[in-house]
Amino acid sequence: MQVSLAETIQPLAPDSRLPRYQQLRDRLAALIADGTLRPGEALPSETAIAADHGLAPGTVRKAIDLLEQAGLVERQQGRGTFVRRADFAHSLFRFFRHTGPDGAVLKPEGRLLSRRRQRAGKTEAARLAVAPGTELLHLRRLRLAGGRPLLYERIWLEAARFAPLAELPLAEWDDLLYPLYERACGRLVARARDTLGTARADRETARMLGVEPGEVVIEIARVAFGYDGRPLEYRVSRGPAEAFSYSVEIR
Amino acid sequence: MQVSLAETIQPLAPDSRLPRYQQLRDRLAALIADGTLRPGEALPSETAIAADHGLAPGTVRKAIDLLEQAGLVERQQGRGTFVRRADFAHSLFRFFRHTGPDGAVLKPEGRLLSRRRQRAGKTEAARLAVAPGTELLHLRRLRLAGGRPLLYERIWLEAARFAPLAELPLAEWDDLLYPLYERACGRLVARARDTLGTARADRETARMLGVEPGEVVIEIARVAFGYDGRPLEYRVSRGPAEAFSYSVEIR
DNA sequence: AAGTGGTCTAGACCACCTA
DNA sequence: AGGTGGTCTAGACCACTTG
Repeated sequence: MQVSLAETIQPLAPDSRLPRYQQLRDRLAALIADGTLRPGEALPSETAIAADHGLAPGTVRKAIDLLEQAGLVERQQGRGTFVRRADFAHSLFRFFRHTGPDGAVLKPEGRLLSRRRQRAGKTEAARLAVAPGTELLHLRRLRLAGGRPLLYERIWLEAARFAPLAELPLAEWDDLLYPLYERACGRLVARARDTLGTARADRETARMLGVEPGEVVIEIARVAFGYDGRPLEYRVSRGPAEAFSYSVEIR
Repeated sequence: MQVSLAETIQPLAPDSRLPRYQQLRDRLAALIADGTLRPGEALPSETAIAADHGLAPGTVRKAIDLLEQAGLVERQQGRGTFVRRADFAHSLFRFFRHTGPDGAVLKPEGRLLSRRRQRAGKTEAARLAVAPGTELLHLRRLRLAGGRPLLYERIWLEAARFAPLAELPLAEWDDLLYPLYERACGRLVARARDTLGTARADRETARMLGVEPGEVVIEIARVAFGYDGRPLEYRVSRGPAEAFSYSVEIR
């Protein structure tokens, strides 16, 4: 009795010390994280959620406000609230100038250079939060804009979670990897953290990017995370210094 | 009659088509912009604002939510809501590693190298939104962390708005400029936009930063804006490429 | 026409800070 | 003790999208 009553009155309770709108936010975020609510899918209406949980509409509204601010959902007036699909299409290119002389945005391309299995070293293991020695899939890739090489990328994935990629025919590789991760492996990227720095071009990087060996290049180390918050991909991208350009707003 | 009635019922009305909470936000933002409410000062309480404007407390609350999200005010439970003072103390250093071998944050220093009057060229005029030829104050400055040069800066200010700086004894120049702008000239910086890129070190830059001439350095072009949205300062800072490090969260 | 999110009201009570 | 912001309720009406 006690249990069902508690569920009727307050079916949230991951941490009852928190305000109810935060409990509801966490509950909805968990549904998104575990795939119960998939990207593009609609949440129940605010009134429906309110009725289900015995909350006032205003409380539900505030919970969804937070999800929207966190970038997990998107409201559309008159239609509903939808789980947001992260769009990383040009996320690395945004660090570099990639417009032609006429100002038009150049079409980005992605070419897979190599694919092989590899055991995780210390760095990759730390970034992917796996044990050193774990079997990984290692990709090398060149990204171009308007035919000019803009990024030389090395990518590490946990082999067990991306098994289909090891066999995928080269013809089926796309210009963009994240849609491929979803299509072939059901792995969704929710967010990523990019760390910018510089490096000296080794012989291979220099050849790929068309710069002098030893020259300074921009290096972007990225860890991409799934909706469950676990690292999915570790990627190190390098691009020519003179194409680098990035703006930040400071408050 | 019509006018006073309208003022009683709806004393906001910068644009009556907008929701009331947005009108109220704009009204409060204007009070901050024109200095009626100074940084550190408290806003009237939410209930007082509601009573003054004939609004429900919830509507006032939403307006202040927006101001808080925009970074203009800061709420403190039990105390009140205060106009936020932007803190740029380490804002440029955050693009560079500046911790010692033990991980301790190194004390930043600022040294004024030169100060002179100059007429605005095309670039400075565009960035500061003044006419070319306008008289400017030009500063050159070196910033150090733990005694190592980290940034060589060139700064342009509209002379008419920063007159006291032209005469200020060198002994009174601080490590940080923005507090000085406020103290000496009453000019407050509200936000800034930094654009990162690279450049080749000319002889002077190379000597200042201790790198080879022709070497790639990181260049940060900043325009700082006042609370009224007008540009206050244009600044170009250069730092050694190998100390560059910056993280961004992507969604 | 029906359903959705968007705006707005008018309260109640709580948690926190200051004095 | 009194005032502040923080949470929550229970509605009303509007604007927009879709069938």
